[in-house]
Amino acid sequence: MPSPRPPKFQRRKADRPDEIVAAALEIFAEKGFAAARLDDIAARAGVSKGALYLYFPTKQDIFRAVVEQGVAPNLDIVRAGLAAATDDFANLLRGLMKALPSVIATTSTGGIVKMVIGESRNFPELAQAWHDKLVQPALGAMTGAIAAAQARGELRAGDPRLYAISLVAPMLVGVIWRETFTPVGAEPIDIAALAEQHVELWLRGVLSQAGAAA
Amino acid sequence: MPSPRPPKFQRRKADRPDEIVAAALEIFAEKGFAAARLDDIAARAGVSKGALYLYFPTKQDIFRAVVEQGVAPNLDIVRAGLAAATDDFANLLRGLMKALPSVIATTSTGGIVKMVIGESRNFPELAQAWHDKLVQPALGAMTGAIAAAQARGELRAGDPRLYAISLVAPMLVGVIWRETFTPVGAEPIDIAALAEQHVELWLRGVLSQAGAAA
DNA sequence: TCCTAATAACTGACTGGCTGGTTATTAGTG
DNA sequence: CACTAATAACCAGCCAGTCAGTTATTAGGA
Repeated sequence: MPSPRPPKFQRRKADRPDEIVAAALEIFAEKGFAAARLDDIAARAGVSKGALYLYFPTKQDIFRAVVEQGVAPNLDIVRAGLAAATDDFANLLRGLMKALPSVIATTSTGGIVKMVIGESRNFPELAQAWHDKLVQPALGAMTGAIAAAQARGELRAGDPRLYAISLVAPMLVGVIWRETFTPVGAEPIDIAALAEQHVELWLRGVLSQAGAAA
Repeated sequence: MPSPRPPKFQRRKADRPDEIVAAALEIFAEKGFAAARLDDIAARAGVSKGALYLYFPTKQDIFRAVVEQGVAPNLDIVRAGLAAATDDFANLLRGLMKALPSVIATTSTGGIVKMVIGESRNFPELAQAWHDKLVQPALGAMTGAIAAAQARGELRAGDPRLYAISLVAPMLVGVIWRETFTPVGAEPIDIAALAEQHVELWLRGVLSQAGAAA
């Protein structure tokens, strides 16, 4: 009785690119661009190395695709946050910061952030894409919202862009910490707790007397 | 007329290691570990590739030396800061934060930070060394100082470690920004201004009423 | 429904170039 | 002259990228 030999591979043209990009994201996030081998990516994607070249002309193009795919969902989150920007500022912020940690936990933001930072010299275009498409719009929107709240008298005077940086920096550091130091035995940072405590700290530091009373 | 041909090389055994490490720091900071070629390092150090191996047995050892040389001065700064920790907390902090930006500007902290983050998976020992020798002591000292100030009633309640992170994160982000986004045309962050504004924000957010009155 | 031919997704062995590391040789120094 | 820092040519291994061949899949004919 001839046992029905399972097929050596299956043709799934439509699914391959996404699978490859997903695999590449993991490998790149682990090793960085240069140290990542195409054989590793292919293996994790359950495909041969040759197959990669059916979908992407070069290693750099895979990298590009990974970063772009990493930008998109974050961009949506930013847009969604902006759409709700009519609320009063303090509560808007509390809501935003409450949502953020779960987003960070579920997506692979951390690995991508590490990649963008680590490979920025070798791929300036990617750092630029990230800045232009994601960082600058997000930071700009936050800066604008802060400036508006200052104009309304809710927040005290000061450079709104620097206030925005003061606000988001700890979350970014939390992500980097998780990727860099926690794996080598450092005490983890509870990003949710950090977010909550930091927002209150920030509000106390930036609200004007009028705003604080509200 | 015999033109006085300059010597092909000079023997300067004592100076070479430092020159090599300095060159390696620049190259590693630019390209990351894997993408950095030994020929580049040798060329920048004004030396042949073979000469590298007179002083360091392997590429990783050069990397190690670079990181260690990068740790030492920062560690001294932290220690010096701690020695003065008898002052009252708010002013201690203001002084510390005033000193920090120039330190960041003069040393090549930025490149090293980028390196440690980018290569942490491939060289966990280095991330660990940085954490154990520099980050953890610094953060721990800061946490301790905050906890002490809380005990004295100067600062309000809250997780002192998270407060410490809230305090230093923006400076770290400033450094990363300078290394990652400024080179691709992003608007620079004025780290000194950020430090000053952020410390005041932080103090308003963390000082207790009693502390604020002082 | 079964068989066959045509198509194209996929494989995996191969290669060319690059780079970490070695070593025979040269040349500065005392 | 003896010694050794430093060189530069060299080697070995690794990996991105290639391609000739293999196999799943589909279309069409009987």
